[in-house]
Amino acid sequence: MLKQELARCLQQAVLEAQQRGALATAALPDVIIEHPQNAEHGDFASGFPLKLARSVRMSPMAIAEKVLEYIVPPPQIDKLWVAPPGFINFTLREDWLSMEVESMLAAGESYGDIELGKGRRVQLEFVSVNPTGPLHVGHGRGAVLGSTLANVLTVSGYAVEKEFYINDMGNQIDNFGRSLYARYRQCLDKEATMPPDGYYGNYVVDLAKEMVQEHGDRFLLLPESEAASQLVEVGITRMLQRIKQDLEVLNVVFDIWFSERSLYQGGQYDKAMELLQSGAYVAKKENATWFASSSLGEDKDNVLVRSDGSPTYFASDVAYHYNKFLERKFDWVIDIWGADHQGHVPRMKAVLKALGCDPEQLQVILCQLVTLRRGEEIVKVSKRSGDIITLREVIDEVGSDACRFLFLSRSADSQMDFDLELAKRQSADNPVYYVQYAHARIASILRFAEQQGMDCSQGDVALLTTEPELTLIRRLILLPEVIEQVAVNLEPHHLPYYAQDLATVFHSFYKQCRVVSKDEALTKARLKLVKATQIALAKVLRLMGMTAPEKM
RNA sequence: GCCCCUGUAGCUCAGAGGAUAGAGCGCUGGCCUCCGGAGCCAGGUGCAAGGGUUCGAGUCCCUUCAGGGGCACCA
Repeated sequence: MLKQELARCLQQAVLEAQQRGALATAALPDVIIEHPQNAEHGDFASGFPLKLARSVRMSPMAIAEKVLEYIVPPPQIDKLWVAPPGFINFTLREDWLSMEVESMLAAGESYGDIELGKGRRVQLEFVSVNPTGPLHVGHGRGAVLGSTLANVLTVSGYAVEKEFYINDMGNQIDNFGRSLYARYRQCLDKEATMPPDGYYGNYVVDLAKEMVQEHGDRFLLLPESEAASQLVEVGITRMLQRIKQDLEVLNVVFDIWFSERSLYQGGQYDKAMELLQSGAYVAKKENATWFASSSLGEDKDNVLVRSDGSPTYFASDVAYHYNKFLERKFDWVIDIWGADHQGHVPRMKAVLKALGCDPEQLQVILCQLVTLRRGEEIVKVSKRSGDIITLREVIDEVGSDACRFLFLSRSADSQMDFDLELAKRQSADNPVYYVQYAHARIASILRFAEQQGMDCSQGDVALLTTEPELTLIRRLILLPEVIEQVAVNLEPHHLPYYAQDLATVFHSFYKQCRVVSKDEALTKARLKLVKATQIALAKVLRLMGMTAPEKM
């Protein structure tokens, strides 16, 4: 990328200057190239002379002037100059900018792809809810975040696998089974009491009714625990189907659905525990088995196996991450969790150390919680209370594209109010549609041009020289940088902002520059620019998992 | 009590230690004989408070205040 090239070129110039004795030798700070906010300061700028001033005992301006003499700028650069208090600024050649339109057209759908991952295998695990109820709006946020990151990492050259971890065993499953059994009995007019911490949502009642319809009263003949465990099997299957469907409506699709139970059936759990034991990270205390994480710098130890012999969720997660790293050998694993799992992160990092892995290979994105509200009223989303609003209802009300855009527009570490009223009210006049409208408008221009018999294949992009045209191109060439930024920092929220910005610049260009006109040569050139814009807009929309409509 | 996240415009939020802090919504006023007016142009108020580091802090560090989350033999 040009940015990196400029950084290298500056470093080279400093070295050169130092070798010739024009500058005192000193450790060079990281040369950071940035885009100045003010267009008068050029397309790129670096303030490194300001950082170097102290160590080489010269004024920043003098350093900048000296270094400037040794810079051999890449051919894309038009001008470079020194600006107080010690910046070096660069502008791009305008003929190079317009030629970039051709490379975008040539790249087509692959425009913006970068070679960052070099084929490294990365696993993204997200959503991973208990299959004991429908998804709510908070899960939607993680789902959108995860699927968008997966898209971006894929075009950044990683081999990505998206995985949903199914917690299909443990206390919550037992609880779900008992709740289902109680509802089942109640449906058959038998006396039953719900577990006090049971699942009180109406969907459990509906599920029980289905069970009665399909199986009659045959579960009444079984002992309670047996009946509950049979019922819960069906319950899990149904819930997973529903979860899967809801996610598909949100355009979230997984490669692998990984069952927690399989860790025990496949021997992964035993192997992981042996490994911990062999490293002496396991201790028996008060009849339970503990992970001695305090020996790894944690504040306290954690229970792996309860005194009743059942493994904790944490033990499963140890086995699961053993599987991810040592069996499946992912180079990089990204887990997306809700902020309420925050305390789990250091534990898991300690587990990686104990398993002999580099904790850096595991990256956990903590997604702050979502509060759903309707105007002033806060809507409950707890699965166990009765009155829940499901993710599906929100999607049906607001639309999948708008949901995705809204979820993506906030960084993962800021908590979020999702206001149904606002989301719907804005739906007509909303950044989501603003961006899509730009895409549809382009499609319309291209249709119109086609009707006029215009073929732009011979267009000469060198004719693109006016300010609105060049401004548009300057935005278009930012796409690879945005993708890189999202991939490196795992921050997909830059995508909607870029998309909106690009749409704004396009709309402004459209207002100022008539595309299809009597000037045939200019028309063909501008059609190329418009097509390139469509490519970039479609790309960002696709990365965000949204549709890029031809008409609205 | 300890730990994590957050505090930027009336509201919802962006902001790679850099030059004059931005967008959307809302509000006010302009703009279609013409490729889509779901659009364009113009208008203004703000970094929670206080210290520190730095040539330079919304950004890094400390303290205080405020909101959210965590600190289970739950997941």
